[in-house]
Amino acid sequence: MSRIETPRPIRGTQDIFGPDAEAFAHVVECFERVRKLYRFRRIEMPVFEKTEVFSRSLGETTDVVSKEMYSFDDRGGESLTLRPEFTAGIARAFITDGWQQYAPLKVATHGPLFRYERPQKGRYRQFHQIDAEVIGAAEPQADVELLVMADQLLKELGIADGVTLNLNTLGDGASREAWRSALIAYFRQHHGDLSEESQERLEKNPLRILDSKDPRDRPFVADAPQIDDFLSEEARDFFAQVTAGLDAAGVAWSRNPALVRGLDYYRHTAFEFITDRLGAQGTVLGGGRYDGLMESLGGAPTPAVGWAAGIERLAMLVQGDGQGGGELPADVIVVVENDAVMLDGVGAAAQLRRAGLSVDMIASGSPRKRFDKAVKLGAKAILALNPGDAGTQHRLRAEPDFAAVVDSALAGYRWQ
RNA sequence: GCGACUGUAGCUCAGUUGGUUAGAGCGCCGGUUUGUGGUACCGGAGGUCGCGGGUUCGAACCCCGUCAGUCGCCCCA
Repeated sequence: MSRIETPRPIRGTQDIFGPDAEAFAHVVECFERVRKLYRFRRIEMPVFEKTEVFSRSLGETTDVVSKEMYSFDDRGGESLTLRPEFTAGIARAFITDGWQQYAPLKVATHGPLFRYERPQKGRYRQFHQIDAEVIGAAEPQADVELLVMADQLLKELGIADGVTLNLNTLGDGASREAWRSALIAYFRQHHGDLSEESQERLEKNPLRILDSKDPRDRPFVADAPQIDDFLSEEARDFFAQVTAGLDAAGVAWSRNPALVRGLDYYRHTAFEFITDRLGAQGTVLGGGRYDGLMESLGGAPTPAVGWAAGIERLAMLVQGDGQGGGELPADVIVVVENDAVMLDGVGAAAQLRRAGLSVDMIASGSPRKRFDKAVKLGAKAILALNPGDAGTQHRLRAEPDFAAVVDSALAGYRWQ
């Protein structure tokens, strides 16, 4: 007999079950509710796109495109990629589907994303995000609205404690480029004293030195040129309006001049809500303004801003707080203590459910142990069924108030 | 791609310096007890000790390799 080897799950995928699954659903439900309060319109997007959608938008420069996307050729020989983010696909749809007519357009979505990375805490190859974007709005009020929405979401999820909104500006294109050049010149002077990783970054992605975790880099980061010294008048004013809007809306924020984005299309506002409770993967929600993206996809210049947040990470925090997301006990558990009254179990459960009560039925295993099983499940009410001389006997155990609810739900049921 | 740690029953884990037939709790199945009842007891099923090689009279245990998981680094759209 040859043994059948059970296929293992793919690295970095997860089968979400039990309290984890409830917390996950809770996060999505909360997001759906809040996004409606801010009048963001729901969209559904394809899970895969032509590879160019992502490679063009990401610029083909970094490891990101070459090593960290799930790409494959379809039967026609065309390279396709499982979406590693929402933004590029939404930008593509904005262009190809004529959504310009709705600008400024506020949209929201959620679903799975795929990145070919080594899994670690709160980081998977298939993961899930909620996402919100405002496309075609150049005003700082769009940034503010997104941030206020994010803040409200985290508060309604009950996880805002220990979470800080880190805020920065990258300036407009010219500011950003001037700052970048100054940073390179500065770090070149200290090249030999930087960590090995940062010496690498100096060539490939100098802005990233600013958020290096290596203590050797810290003194140089502290004295590095600040974006503020390179901001144009317009960029400075834009950022001031964003912070003023946050203050007006009562959203706490913290300036973090080391918060950067590696990709060139980011302009002005960049932000991350960061928690101190998730180890190395502390960013819980992040985003920024990407005014340069639409052009890289061949569209007309279109200002846009958005954010995304990992559902798994939010769900972990929700559970850590011991609230929202637990599996709720049943309203009623119907216990068929003798198989002779099985059909009344089926019938009573159906009637109770039609009356809007959540019901589980226990009708298997040792009859004598069925009641104890029900007790252990901790329902609000237990309805035990047994055969009697005058037909099925039913006994209800519940608090008096809830017993009345169950009784009225059962009213009119014809026991066999 | 790199590093550290961990792989024993469905789950959580013991397992002595390398020594007979690998254990417990929980869960599951059956039975006895109780009988408006969350009790107690008895029994049962369930294990390629991640996999492959090596050392040894003898390996869950020591060595090498490999695979998987966890966490961290790199990267982070």
